Amino acid sequence: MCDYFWQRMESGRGDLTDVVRSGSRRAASSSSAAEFDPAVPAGWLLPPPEPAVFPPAAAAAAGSPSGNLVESLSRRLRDPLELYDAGAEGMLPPGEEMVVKSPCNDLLRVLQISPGGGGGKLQALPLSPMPRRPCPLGGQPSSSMTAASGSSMAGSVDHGGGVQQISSPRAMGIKRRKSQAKKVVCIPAPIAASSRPSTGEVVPSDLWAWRKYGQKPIKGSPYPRGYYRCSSSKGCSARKQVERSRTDPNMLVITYTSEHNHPWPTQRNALAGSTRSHSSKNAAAAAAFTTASPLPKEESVQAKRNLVKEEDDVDEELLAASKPEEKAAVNQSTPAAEDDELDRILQYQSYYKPMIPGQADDFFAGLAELEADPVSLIFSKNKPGGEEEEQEKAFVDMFDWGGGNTN
DNA sequence: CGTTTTTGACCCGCGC
DNA sequence: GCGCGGGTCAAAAACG
Repeated sequence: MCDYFWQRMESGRGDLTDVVRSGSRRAASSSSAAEFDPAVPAGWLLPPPEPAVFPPAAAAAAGSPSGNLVESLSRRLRDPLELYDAGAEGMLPPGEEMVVKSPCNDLLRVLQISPGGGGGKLQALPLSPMPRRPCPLGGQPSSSMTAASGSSMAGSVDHGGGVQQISSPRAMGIKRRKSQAKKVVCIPAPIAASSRPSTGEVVPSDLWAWRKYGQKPIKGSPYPRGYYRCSSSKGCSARKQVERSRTDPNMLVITYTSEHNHPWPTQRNALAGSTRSHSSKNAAAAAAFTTASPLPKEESVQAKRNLVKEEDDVDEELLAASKPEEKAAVNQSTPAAEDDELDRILQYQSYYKPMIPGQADDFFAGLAELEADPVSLIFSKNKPGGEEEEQEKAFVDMFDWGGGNTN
């Protein structure tokens, strides 16, 4: 199952927002099933439920010498963030990376920072970054330096998470560059199926809405760097840069600067109106793995949110129907196992609690639901014997989910 | 038509 | 002071 997930990640077909969207829409729409393609299952990011251990297959596939480390730690740790406590610092070669799973089965990339030198510290970064409070384990988990980010980024570690307001980009200009807090995240690079590979990366979504405003070739790197700004709010100064790692072309290096000054977009907001991402000229992979979608002007955003809120009320009913106790009965799992699952989720939330209270509720709800019942999120609620049910069954059979997760 | 993407030009910090 | 390199702007193109 993990193997499949990694294939998905590396083939550029996985997107958390797709998953969440599937969950949100499953009552109202059967379109996801109608568009079902066995080769490209509708949005799937997280692996199906299984013990939160490191995926040795992923480490082995990467040819990483950290495989043994991954294996040994996986026997001891439930949480990669415990690497700190476990004294794992320095266990990875400089610049080496490995991928582990969080208590919530989310995937994290653990980095040995301080490229080319010893004395680095391990950092655990979520593959899908989200706003969070400072990590209780000393420093912010998303703040790091990667070997992949190259010389231009050397020394640009986070300066303590200070958020600087950028009133006028032109006025403030590059003054802010040196002191700008940056957060660097590495994720597996989707395979761009575009017929114009030189025009940039296919960027996985991180639930925020980004608009590309520039692209530049970077000295010393064969890959261009894309510049994105938050499109959810006019006044939002959040930026991100996306470039392919020059040391490992299979990895994307995403650098976040500044912070969002507005609530997290709702699930549907983050996906609403995705226009170009569904371009018929660009590949389906790009559609499934592009940046989070565009939001229109601020005024219409608010109007759209009001509309979305009504739909979310319906979603919450559906979500309530998948609460652990009810799901336990459906899935024949024990209450103890469900408690353990909730513990893991709570632990996860304690690390990644968003800065704006409540704004990630939808996300965590979707994440919990996804973990508990991943397959059902991909398909709409099916009528017995219908075409959708057949597709769901085929999907389950194809990837050997282990059964019991399909309602 | 509204929005995003593309892309050349421009601006500015920094090193020499 | 100059040139390089990175970041941003903005007009045009693309797209649904």
